[in-house]
Amino acid sequence: MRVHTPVDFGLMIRQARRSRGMTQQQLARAALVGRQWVVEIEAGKPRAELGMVLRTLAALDLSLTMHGEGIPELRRSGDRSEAVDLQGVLDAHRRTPT
Amino acid sequence: MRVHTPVDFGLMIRQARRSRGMTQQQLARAALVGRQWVVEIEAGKPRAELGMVLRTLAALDLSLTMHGEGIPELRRSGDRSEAVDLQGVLDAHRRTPT
DNA sequence: CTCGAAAGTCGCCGTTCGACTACAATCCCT
DNA sequence: AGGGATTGTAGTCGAACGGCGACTTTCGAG
Repeated sequence: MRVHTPVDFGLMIRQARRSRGMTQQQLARAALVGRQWVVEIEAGKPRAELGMVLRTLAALDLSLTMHGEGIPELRRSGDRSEAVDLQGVLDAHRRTPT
Repeated sequence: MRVHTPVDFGLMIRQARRSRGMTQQQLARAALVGRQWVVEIEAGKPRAELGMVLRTLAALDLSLTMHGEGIPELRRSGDRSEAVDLQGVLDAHRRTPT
């Protein structure tokens, strides 16, 4: 899911926290932040500190990926990195499952 | 590319800025931040404000994606959205190309 | 409906932010 | 080597941060 604004961060954090059955208090402890801070971040606080946000994502086991010109793509170890028409492959797979 | 820490943000911002031939001053203006702030962000400042960071990414035409349990995947319009073992499909495709 | 937990709000406090100016250090390009 | 642009640093200042304790409000299981 793409994240453009602080509100996006808030929504995803809340969603992830709930999907893990955590309370704000627990998340706060895990991320080493105050409980009120969690309240504010989930509400989309724009001036929250970057480091805390990242710690919170880590505590929730969420990860971020950056895209754009000049940003190298991720490559997994086993990846042979040929260009692949992903949509095509998926369509083909749906038509004729393995 | 995955981003875990403020330093990661700094590196990617610098890289993207240079790949676009922008000066710190220009980026600062475009992102509505101070030039010194750009210096600090590129150095990995952990307590920078979230909103400013996002504005900076936008100014550089960079985008962020969040991954993890409870976070919906991006969906293209034609996507039928069944669960698919992507790695498996790709492996299969490599073994027996369409 | 009832009661306890979770979530949201308020004010105080020391700390840090980010804009700004000014200056030093580097980097290019000729 | 010279000179302008770019980048990094230092210090000041008002504003906001985030932690904390104390409430109030909302939620959810029985």
